[in-house]
Amino acid sequence: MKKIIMIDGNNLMFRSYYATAYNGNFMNNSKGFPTNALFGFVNMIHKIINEENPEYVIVAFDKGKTFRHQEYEDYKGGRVETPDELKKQFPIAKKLLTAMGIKYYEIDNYEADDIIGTFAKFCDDDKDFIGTIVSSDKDLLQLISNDVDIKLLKQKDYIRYNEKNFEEAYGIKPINVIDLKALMGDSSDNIPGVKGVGEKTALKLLHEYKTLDGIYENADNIKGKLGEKIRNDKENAYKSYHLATIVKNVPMEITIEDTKYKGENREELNKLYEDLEFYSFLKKENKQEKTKKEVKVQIVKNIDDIKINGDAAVYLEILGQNYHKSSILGMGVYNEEIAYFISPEILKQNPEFLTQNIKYTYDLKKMIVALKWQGVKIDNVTFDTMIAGALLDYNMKEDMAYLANQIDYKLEFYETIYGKNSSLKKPNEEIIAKACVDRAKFIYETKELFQNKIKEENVEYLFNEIELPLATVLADMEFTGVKIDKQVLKDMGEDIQIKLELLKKDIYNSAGCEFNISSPNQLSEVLFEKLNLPHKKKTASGYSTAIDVLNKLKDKHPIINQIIEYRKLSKIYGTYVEGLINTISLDGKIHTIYTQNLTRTGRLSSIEPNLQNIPVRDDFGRSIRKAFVPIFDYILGADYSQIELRVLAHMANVSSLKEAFHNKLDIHAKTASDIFHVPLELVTSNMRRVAKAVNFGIIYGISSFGLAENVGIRPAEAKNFIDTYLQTYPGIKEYMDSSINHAKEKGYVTTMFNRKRNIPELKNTVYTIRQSGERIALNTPVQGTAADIIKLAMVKVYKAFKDNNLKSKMIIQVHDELIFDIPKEELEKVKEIVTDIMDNVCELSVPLTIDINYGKNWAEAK
DNA sequence: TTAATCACG
DNA sequence: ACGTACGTGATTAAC
Repeated sequence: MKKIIMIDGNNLMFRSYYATAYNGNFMNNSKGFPTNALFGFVNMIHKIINEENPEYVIVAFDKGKTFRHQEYEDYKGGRVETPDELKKQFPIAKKLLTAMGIKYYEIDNYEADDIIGTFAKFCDDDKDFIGTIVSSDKDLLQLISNDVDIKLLKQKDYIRYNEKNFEEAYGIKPINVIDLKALMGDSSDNIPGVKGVGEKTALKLLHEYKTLDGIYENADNIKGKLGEKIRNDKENAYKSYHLATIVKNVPMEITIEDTKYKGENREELNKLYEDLEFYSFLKKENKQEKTKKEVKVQIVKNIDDIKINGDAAVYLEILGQNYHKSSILGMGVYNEEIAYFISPEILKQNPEFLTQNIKYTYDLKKMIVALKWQGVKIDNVTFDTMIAGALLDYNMKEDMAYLANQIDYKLEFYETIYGKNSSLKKPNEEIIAKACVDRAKFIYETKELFQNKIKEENVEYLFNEIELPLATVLADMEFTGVKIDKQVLKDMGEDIQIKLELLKKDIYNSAGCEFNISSPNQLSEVLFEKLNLPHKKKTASGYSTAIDVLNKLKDKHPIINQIIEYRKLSKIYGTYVEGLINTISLDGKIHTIYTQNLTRTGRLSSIEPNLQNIPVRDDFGRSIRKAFVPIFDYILGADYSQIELRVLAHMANVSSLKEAFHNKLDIHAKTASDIFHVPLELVTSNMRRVAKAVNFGIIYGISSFGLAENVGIRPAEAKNFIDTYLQTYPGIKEYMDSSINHAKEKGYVTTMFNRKRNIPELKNTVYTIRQSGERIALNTPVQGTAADIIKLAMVKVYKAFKDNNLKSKMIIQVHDELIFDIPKEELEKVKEIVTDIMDNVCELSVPLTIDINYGKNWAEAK
């Protein structure tokens, strides 16, 4: 007896695709080619071959419109067009099958089902052959016979149906699946069936009358509404019967011997896997070699026993995520010759031992800082996988296992080894050692792959001249920290607490009851139900009490201003007085952590605490900055003036805007003069305010509604401003249109320095998400280029300070400004260096300029 | 853990 | 007819 496996290729591909593409964000290889369906497809084929060990295999695909379309124009109508990302993967699937030694078949005007039907019939007729069908499509159940069974795929596993257990499960014969479908229809294929009859009713009818013919012979005896429905839809039922019937005599240009399973052509297959970056499948081939060289972790007993030849990957593990505070668990060192684990105690024996060889890391900044707290130095790092991954727009996490899994490299997750962040546990040394070495090994083994991608994507400059050196710069800033005058915060805190107590009483009086003012829930109840104030905006759970709503209600009730004041003060108290005090280290400083590889635009972010959102717009809040004091004499701040608008003027090449910047005009006033058609001298502060909002709107990807909301005008009015703006600067409109077109074509956008951001949102089926994708496409090159520029400036300033032997320290970055801690004797030199570097950091067709100020604390550096 | 709010560029 | 600016992080309440 010979066995043939009949696989529904279309079905497998669709399943794999939609299993991972639901959020519009799916697997691509580094060239941006979608691979998600193929990955699942290959996995399934492997599994089938392993489980069935077949002699004969055929994979069937759909081709062209079928005869069903010709006979019934609505067939499969209403079905969403196959996404391009999936379509593209089909030809590769066929190549993969050929390389696997598996025959596939497709023929014009027939569906995969029909091809399988024809092979199934062959099994029925030929006494030597039996068959197994693999699909998740229940239509195929009609092909079950004495010689044919089916593996009906479910979400995780499958159910195997043969003649016997099918009849037990459904109470009908497999062939009557056609009758079943004729009655119940199929919404996904747009087969009508009988209106109002679903699976339950259809089965009941078939149990009684056996077939569709049987039902219609007795149609007059069926009572009530059901009988009516059946009699009314007779034509549709028979049409559906016809459509649901799988053809069993497809013209075959191949013979059964063609479907013999030949086994893999390993060379061809490897080529394809490499292209697709399916490294786990590749490894299987090389497994024997690899397993021979199984990693034997050597736990170092004395630091001077370490002998490293050539480059090595190093990985430092800490318990927790804040490397200023968390304890070091140890370090893995790996290359072809060595696999060391070094405990924290041993590490300190020779603080210079990491300054010799060339090293590769994952999260260089973390290593530098964590080691520096222990007095250990590291340099000569030429490659960092975390930075590389971020530049290649992988989905990055602190834990490298996430990156590893994206390129299909199995690595234990941090959480699995050490537990959740809220309850970390230190495992025994062997486990730590293995984990550290595994991670170092990952860095080492994938270095070349990532390096090649960096080259391919043309982000070498960004990598080598900006991000990698920046890690050292940021490490220095974080480690240096910012000195805090705790007393300033404490005094403010006491003051605020008193004010809050008073306000609380006032609010309770105004409300006529006591409630938790900090609870939006309770507040909205008081405002909109008890006091009956008009509600404006809704949130998911009720009426919004956000600031813009409150502002509109200011005149309606005295409680509103009290609440606004209460909110402001409690925010300052909670986040910036209490919050900041809690983050001051024993050395009297705040050591933030800049996340270098998190944002999608290339900006930094700052955590624990966030030093990039210290109050400044409001005078009272601003006084928090008085607590940020120098270690030396002055705090000096240097901020770029309108960097994003300048970048936009440059990238969009808008001559009138560029000219305005060359002439050092107040750009918002200039815009106001243009959109209000008044001379520059007659621009009022209100006109300027609106113009400023328009300028921001342009950077964010404008909509009249958004602008209206922001400025407090009617959308029609806002639309008018935008139209006038775009007429005044036609270059902007052209630039916006072409940016969006390019982004849609390529699926990504880039900054001036070639930082890339994929935007899968542009292809999402949901309109609002696509719209948001367009705004992202407009904003990211501008925001990202500005981020690239200041990062480069930071690298250059750091180097210049070093070259000039300055004691001054760069301590904070807030997107377009740099904050320094300087001794007074270096004031002039620092001003000169910083101004020179920031102004001339790169060549644009508009000038870059900075404002520079200093004082005894951060509040005074304005 | 998630939603709402508000601090920043 | 729909829903609507870009990028972040911390705190609080409420599940």
